Amino acid sequence: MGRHSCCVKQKLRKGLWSPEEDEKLFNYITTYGVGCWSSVPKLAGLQRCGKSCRLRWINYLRPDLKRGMFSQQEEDLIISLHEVLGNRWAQIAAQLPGRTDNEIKNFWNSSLKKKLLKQGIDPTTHKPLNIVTEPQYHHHQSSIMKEEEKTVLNRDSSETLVLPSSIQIPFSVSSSSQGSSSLAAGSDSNNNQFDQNNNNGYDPLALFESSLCRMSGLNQLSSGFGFNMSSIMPGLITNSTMTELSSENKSGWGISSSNSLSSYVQPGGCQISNNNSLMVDPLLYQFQFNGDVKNEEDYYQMMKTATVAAAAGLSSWEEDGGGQILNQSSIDFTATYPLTSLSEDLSPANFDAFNHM
DNA sequence: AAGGACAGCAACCGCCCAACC
DNA sequence: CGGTTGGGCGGTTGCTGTCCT
Repeated sequence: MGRHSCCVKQKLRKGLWSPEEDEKLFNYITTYGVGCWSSVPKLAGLQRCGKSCRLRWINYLRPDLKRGMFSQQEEDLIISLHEVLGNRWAQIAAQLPGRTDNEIKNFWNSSLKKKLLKQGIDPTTHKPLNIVTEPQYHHHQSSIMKEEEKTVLNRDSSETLVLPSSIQIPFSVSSSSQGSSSLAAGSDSNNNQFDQNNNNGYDPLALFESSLCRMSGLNQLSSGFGFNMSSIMPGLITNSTMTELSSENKSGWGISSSNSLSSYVQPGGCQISNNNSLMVDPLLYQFQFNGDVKNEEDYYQMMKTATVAAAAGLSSWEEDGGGQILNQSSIDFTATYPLTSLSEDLSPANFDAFNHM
């Protein structure tokens, strides 16, 4: 196992950085920008390896870093994201502006983990700690399901998918997600405006993408919190190319698409664009499924409904309650959300609470 | 006051992966 | 196509300050 060449050079300094070293690195990077880290020590006059410089810059010297305690909202978001992403600290950090992966990792290990344990929650699984030998029952709307009753669905693609026997969708968002990813103009049931030019909006796609990721049990996330439909329904989605047009155009928490959105392509090949060519988002097609999700079959049916509709390339439809997506670059959510059948967490009341954060 | 235990955090280590040659 | 290199990431270490006995 070869070590990095920069680490074997004995004369390089290690350990804590002195103020003088910080100054040298800061001055160099602010003057010349971030480039080849391996050449930074020599050019900046530092007896450090490039990796050490990079780390120092990213975790400490970067001017856009937020310092100080984590807010309650940040804390909630970290817990929420950890539940979805696990120990993918870099991905978690990407959703918290001004925070580094190292900082979040340390915060998790030193504080949040213990906090959850204290609350009787397993910090790894985010499920209650009480281990019992009897079957676990989870209340889910009107249905009660046995944890043990896991269903294996065989699909025509000959792939097997094991779904969780209950669908629980804990959800929390931070205020930083508001507006930052508003994909379209429109208003919600409370006439709260969200549009492409101001910061009052929120991105319903991000919300459902995240929720669906949780529901899938696969923790399958693609960049910008896109939901990789193809991983759930590979037999039905043929074009599973995720196109990232630019970092500015991705939809998702903390990634702005507000000003320059020209096209948005979902995993699965369906896209929303400004040129009216195709306006299908498979994630939104879940609205078409009005049944109660009581078990895996319902869940599977819902996903199938969403996917088939998306694959059909429909250009518009009406969601339950009157909201609709038209063949233009706006999404109008005037309807109440029919997804209460999925989880209390997605009830209209919680949507309102979310919107007023 | 001394020193042991503990918590918080900065930094390092080792591995992985992509780009390059 | 295999080796090398650099960047990125998660796990871990070890230093430092604080608390407790």
